[in-house]
Amino acid sequence: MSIEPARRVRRSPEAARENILQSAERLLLERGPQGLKLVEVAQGAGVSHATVLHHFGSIDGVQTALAEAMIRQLVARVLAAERPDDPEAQLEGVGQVLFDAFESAGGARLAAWLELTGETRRLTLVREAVAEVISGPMAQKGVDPERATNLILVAVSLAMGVGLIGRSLAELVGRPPETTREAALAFLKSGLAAAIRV
Amino acid sequence: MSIEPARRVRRSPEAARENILQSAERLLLERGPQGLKLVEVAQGAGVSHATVLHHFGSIDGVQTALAEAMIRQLVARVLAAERPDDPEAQLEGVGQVLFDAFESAGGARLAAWLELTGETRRLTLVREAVAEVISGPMAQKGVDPERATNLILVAVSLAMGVGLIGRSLAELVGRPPETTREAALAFLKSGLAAAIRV
DNA sequence: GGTTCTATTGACATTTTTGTCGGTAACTCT
DNA sequence: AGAGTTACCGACAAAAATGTCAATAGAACC
Repeated sequence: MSIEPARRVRRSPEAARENILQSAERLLLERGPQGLKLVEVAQGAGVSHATVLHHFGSIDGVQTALAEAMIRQLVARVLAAERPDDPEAQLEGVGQVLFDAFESAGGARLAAWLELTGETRRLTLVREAVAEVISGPMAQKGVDPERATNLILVAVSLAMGVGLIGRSLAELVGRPPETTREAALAFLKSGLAAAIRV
Repeated sequence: MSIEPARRVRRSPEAARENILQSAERLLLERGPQGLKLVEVAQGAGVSHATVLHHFGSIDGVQTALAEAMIRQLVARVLAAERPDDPEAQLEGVGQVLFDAFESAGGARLAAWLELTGETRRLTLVREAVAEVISGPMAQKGVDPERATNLILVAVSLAMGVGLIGRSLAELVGRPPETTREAALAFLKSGLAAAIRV
């Protein structure tokens, strides 16, 4: 009975990186930044930790790449929301998508993580996304850029807060977890409507 | 020339813990959760790492104690805002204080940290604070508890978001860092006024 | 002064985490 | 089939981080 060396899976470099990053993301969302250990990431991806190093150089490399990928994902998701529908529906839609993006995809935890680790400097993607929204759907509705920017800042911050602590906050005061999100959405909607109408 | 053993500082247990926790808080705010290492905490406090262990048992002990202390601080700060002044001023005041608490004292980073590490279960303090606000100033203004709770959920979430990413978000779109905070404050104020008036 | 208590510490031990290196195996191309 | 490329892995090395322990030294009290 000789010991069979396990059959290797050989991926393309891109696929390998992708696979590893998925594992890393899972870990980040489940256990937080502390849980982002080399061996665990490797285990979750079904590879040896040496392989992770081969593709990313170091654990910091993994973190950076992960942040990059998640930001890209988040921005794309939000931008996908701008469709030239009727204003009301779109208003609602933007709110929905924004909250979704920050909650379900772990966007809030990502942002928090970035902020906590001080990686917030080089977020060109985000800047571009904001610019796009301001010059796109907002301007189209006749909102002046100054005000539009402010609205976006508030909306994103709110989405961030809700996505991060909304659920546990609601549970903390004995309400169903979606309560915060719903309340915030209503609040945001009426506020936006008021701000645009003026 | 014999080597003098450095003179020891002997503190009371409480003072020693306090001293260490201050160092830990500084580190948490400056470098994030990753930077909370035993030796660094000790160094910052001017003691040996063995001393830290003597007082807190383990690094987790430090984290738990730190979280506890910071939460206590945050809640106290917010609750200090409920004074029976005139409604308008108080409205403004509560917003101010809420945002202050979450921004300056690192409350947002604390909350984010707690959330990321999944320590959100046993936050009795927060629950009690919310209950106090609901049955206190809110009820006094005739806001029904259901609505009051929702408002608080939204306000806290917003404060959280602003405190965490407000500054860098504003800078990201080329505005002065306080922009987000000011916009959010205005937004919150008008929203609150509207909600209460109805 | 002497005694007691314990906060403090340096030195050591253990565990965890990260990184290195030579060889192996999967895939492509000829 | 043979050769070249390189993703992959096991084993080892190094570093970092946490934890243990016996001895020391402040401070209070007698």
